[in-house]
Amino acid sequence: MSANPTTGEKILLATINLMAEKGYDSTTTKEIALAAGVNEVTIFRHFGTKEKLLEAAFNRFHYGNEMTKLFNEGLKGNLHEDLLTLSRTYHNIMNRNRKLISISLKGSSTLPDSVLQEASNNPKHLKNLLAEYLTTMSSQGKVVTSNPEIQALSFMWMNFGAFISRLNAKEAVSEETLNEFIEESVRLFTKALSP
Amino acid sequence: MSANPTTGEKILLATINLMAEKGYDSTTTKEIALAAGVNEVTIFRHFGTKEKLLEAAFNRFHYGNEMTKLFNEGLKGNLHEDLLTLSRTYHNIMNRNRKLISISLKGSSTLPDSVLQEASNNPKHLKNLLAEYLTTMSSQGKVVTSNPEIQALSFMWMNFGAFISRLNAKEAVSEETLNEFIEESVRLFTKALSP
DNA sequence: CACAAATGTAAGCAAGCACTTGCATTAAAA
DNA sequence: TTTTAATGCAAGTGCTTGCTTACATTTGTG
Repeated sequence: MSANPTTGEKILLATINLMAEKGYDSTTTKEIALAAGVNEVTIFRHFGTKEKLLEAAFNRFHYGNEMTKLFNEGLKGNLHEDLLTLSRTYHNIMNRNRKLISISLKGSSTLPDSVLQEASNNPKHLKNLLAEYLTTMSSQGKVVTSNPEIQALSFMWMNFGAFISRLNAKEAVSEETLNEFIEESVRLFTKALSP
Repeated sequence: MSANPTTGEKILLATINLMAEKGYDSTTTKEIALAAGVNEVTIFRHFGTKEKLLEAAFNRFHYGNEMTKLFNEGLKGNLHEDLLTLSRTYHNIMNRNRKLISISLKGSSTLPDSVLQEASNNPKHLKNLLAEYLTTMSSQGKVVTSNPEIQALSFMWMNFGAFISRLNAKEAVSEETLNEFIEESVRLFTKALSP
């Protein structure tokens, strides 16, 4: 089915770029072929159907569990520093995968299930890890003891909202604004969560 | 072009419901006609084109400047109470219009511009009003003096993220969880913003 | 060179799309 | 009752879609 990896990769990249802009349904195989500098038939010879094409693109470029690793290794027990690290890492990961996320957010009637779950699971995972972290910190007297689940949710949703806003904004929200936001919002949460 | 309002409304409602689920491109005029209990031609006799149909749906059901009114009248100068009112009203409005918002978020290659701007302008408007409010409160010594723009942005993005998460979640996030979130997050921000 | 695998080219198919046309039917207004 | 406007129905148009087939061309490998 595939021998020349370069051709396959070109197709996958073009797929991701186009679908991130226009969504799955509105992106045609003809467009993809044109963007990839490849004949349309080649796409079908490589991937069979349009659906399998998107699945291949997801499998190829999907980010692993980077956040989990971060929680296991990167945190030091200092609330302000840790929130900062979390926020920065989160936006890094999300930004690196923003096109895949954009595709799954736009959705479609015929989108593969594996792709669709992406969007909804995204914020939940981090929330659980953060809630555990806050519980631990609270038992050490480093954080107010109240509602770690909802506190984690608030922090998560704030960063998720920031990401989505940047994703859909016409005039790009500058990198600098993002950094300002991260620093100020972490400062806010640190003050709010400190005992 | 239109005489029987009931027929037109049925079409508009069916349009919104279907497009909120499947997006603009993937929703066919035949489906809309079926859902509205109307012949397909009737749609075109009423609205001309599919594009004008969606525009009409937006114009008919679009929420006015409810948030602006809220800022001019509903706030009392008590930080905690005001943030609570803001958050609650925001989620009310967003939830009431969640289908229209869903359509504009999904986007399309041929979506009317007027519709597209909806999604990106949405968070910005409230941010500006909230920033002004914080500035005023700060000059009265009721709020820390630092960066009202970014503080407002953080609050906005948090609520926006919460809304989007609920919008796309498979298992509905319960009304109760939302209320818990609103109360706890407002408490967090109140503490963080108090001098 | 010779052979095979990967790609290009051209043509087309069946289905679905938005949208149109012509005519019959209903029903409300005059 | 006559007229008029709104709708239904059936058929069809032109276009695009994902996908296929058959054959020619390139490209890398022994």
